[in-house]
Amino acid sequence: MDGTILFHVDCPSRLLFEQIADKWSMMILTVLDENPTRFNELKRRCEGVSQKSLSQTLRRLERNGMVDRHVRSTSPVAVEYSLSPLGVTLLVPFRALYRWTCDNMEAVETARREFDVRE
Amino acid sequence: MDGTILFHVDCPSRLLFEQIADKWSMMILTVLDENPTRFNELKRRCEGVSQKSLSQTLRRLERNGMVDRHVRSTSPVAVEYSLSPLGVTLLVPFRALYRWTCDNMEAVETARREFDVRE
DNA sequence: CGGCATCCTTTTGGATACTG
DNA sequence: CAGTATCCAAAAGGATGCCG
Repeated sequence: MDGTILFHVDCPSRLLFEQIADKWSMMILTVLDENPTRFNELKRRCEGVSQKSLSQTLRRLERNGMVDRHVRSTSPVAVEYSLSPLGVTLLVPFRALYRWTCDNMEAVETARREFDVRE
Repeated sequence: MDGTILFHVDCPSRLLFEQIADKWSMMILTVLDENPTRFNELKRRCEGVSQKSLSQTLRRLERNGMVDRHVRSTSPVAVEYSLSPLGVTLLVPFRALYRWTCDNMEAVETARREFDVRE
């Protein structure tokens, strides 16, 4: 009678989703999709991100194989981040989600107003 | 020379993305896609969610127009949640993301192992 | 059954200072 | 420039008790 879906705590898709569905990952990957970008430039483009959050998120993205980190041994050092091949594939569903938010922004705002009136 | 993308703090897609990219929304919507589901049944299917987090997330999903809440005045009360038409459209990009996590789980785990060895 | 209110712990994140 | 380390404030989240 009822459905059968159960999201177990060890469900692999859950573990992975929790790695990518954060506030900054999609933004960072989208910026990197345009150009390989250096740390501080990335920080400027993702307005509001702190240095700490940015470096943490970049580290996680790198660890998960979505971003490549390239160090140029100039002086001072230049560190360039770029999309890995895996990161490129992730951008496909991300873009679909991004487009959904753009397409449905108004519908959501209308729903919010109606909800707030009901309360 | 550089790219031109800038994610402003007021960027509407950011504001909306932060509403849907949380730990539970995708799971809840996926369960509801199978059947309209009652609160405690939903809680059982999304293993690990607390009552507090579930009710908060459901409230937000309802406010954003993605979920409908229907109260049956039996005794005790039965509250049934279901996907709204808007929620149905959101599931499309969500499913693409879900599929990506399933398809690329192993690639990510390999990348992690390699990263951890490098450190 | 489906919550809300409260308390309390844990996590997150910002600010600052420091380093190669 | 590109971080790391530390400290502290803010927010999220679990546990519990209560209610219609």
